[in-house]
Amino acid sequence: MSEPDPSDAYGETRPFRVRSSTAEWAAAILRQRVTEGGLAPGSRLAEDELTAELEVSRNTLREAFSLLGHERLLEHRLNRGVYVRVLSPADVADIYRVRRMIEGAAVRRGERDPAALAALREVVAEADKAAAEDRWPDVGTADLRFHLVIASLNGSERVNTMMAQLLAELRLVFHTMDPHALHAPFLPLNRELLTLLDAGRGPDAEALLAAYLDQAERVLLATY
Amino acid sequence: MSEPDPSDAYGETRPFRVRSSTAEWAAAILRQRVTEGGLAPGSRLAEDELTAELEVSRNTLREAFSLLGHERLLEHRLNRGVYVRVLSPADVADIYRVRRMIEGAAVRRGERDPAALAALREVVAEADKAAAEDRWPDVGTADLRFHLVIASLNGSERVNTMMAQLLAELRLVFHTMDPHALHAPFLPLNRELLTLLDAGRGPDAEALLAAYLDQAERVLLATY
DNA sequence: TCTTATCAAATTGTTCAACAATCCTTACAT
DNA sequence: ATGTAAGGATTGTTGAACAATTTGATAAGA
Repeated sequence: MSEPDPSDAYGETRPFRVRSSTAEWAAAILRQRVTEGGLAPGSRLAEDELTAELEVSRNTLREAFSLLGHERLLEHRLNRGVYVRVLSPADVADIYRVRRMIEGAAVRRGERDPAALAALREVVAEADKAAAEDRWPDVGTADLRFHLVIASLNGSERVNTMMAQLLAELRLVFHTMDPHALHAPFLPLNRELLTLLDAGRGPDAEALLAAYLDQAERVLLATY
Repeated sequence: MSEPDPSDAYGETRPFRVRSSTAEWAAAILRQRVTEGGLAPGSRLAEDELTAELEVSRNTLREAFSLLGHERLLEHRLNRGVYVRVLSPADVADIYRVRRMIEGAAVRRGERDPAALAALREVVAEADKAAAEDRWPDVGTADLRFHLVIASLNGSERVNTMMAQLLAELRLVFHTMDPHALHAPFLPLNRELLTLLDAGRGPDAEALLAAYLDQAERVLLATY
């Protein structure tokens, strides 16, 4: 009678009484699988399998699907099921278009927010340390956090949300590539960008960032 | 989930065979009521009433709630129900911050997209006509469409979606005000902006737009 | 009178099982 | 090879049931 609890396999036990809903708990597990590559883009998420595995009702699972669908990680096709989103080259180009807009606007003014600059320094140090220890996936997440902080310079809650969503989408592409080749070239650029921001040289930072994002976009599109 | 709604279902009668899901159909009806003022900000949407009125199940209605919640039109309070969103002054300020970023970036380059310019001319004409006939609510929708087209100059599908969502949020505030006082001052500014865009004078257009949005924000915040 | 405690009613949160609608595969016919 | 017609599998929707929480009313006590 000792049936293994599927949730234990992921180190996530389901509390008896949770403040957050069961749907969010299920969504968190699926989100992790998607963003960490356990579920490849394009694969289908069958309701039967997942209700059995996660031990939640179909309704709850479908609510979790809905949550992840709004984060653009899953794609819902009417009467055909739910699939892990597949980013097209056009999607990648669009995402980088938005990034140029958001991060460019954030950087242009050259405003020196002490808290943000401190956060940037911390993230850069974290990335350097991870790189020195060959933990390239960690370098990748540090890189994403760097740009999230950049975006936050806009001082807008909504922009922060948009940016987080964009970066989550990008993860769909990232984990199909070699994290070293993907992130190594950008470590020095992050440092340089930080010094420009520190000096309040907004326009220079914007120009560097634009070149930065163009290059990153080219690297990603080269894999298609 | 995130499926484009053909929004064919505005007659409030459910077609025998629906192409979109029932939840999206219900969401479309509620969305219209909220954005057109039939449901005032702060009012509660009781499940019992709406399941009876729309003749959908509770589960389906709650999925519609979820959709509109993600669009920030409805607000969900745990165990207390769903309410039409009430925008705080901070929300309004945040929305205008994002608008300055999106519309500013769209206009700065001074790129002359013939299709977009034609669309802008058409919308301006529509607004003028509606104003001449004292149909001020129609002037309001034309004004919103004007700025939606402006945003589309960025050439990004995601930006278009963001902008549409921002303007839907703004409607929550708009329809609590006198549409004449709200939109009349901005008719000539729209025309002027159009001529600047026509001449490819990007920076001038950006400056005008920034002043424009600052003024609009002040007008809105003055009502709080 | 005011505060606090308790209870009952109403509403939301969650799950389940059944049925309807749709898609997809297979088999068959042309 | 192409098109068509079952049927089996999967998703869409519903109604009901029960749990948990809020709300409002009532009663008890200071």
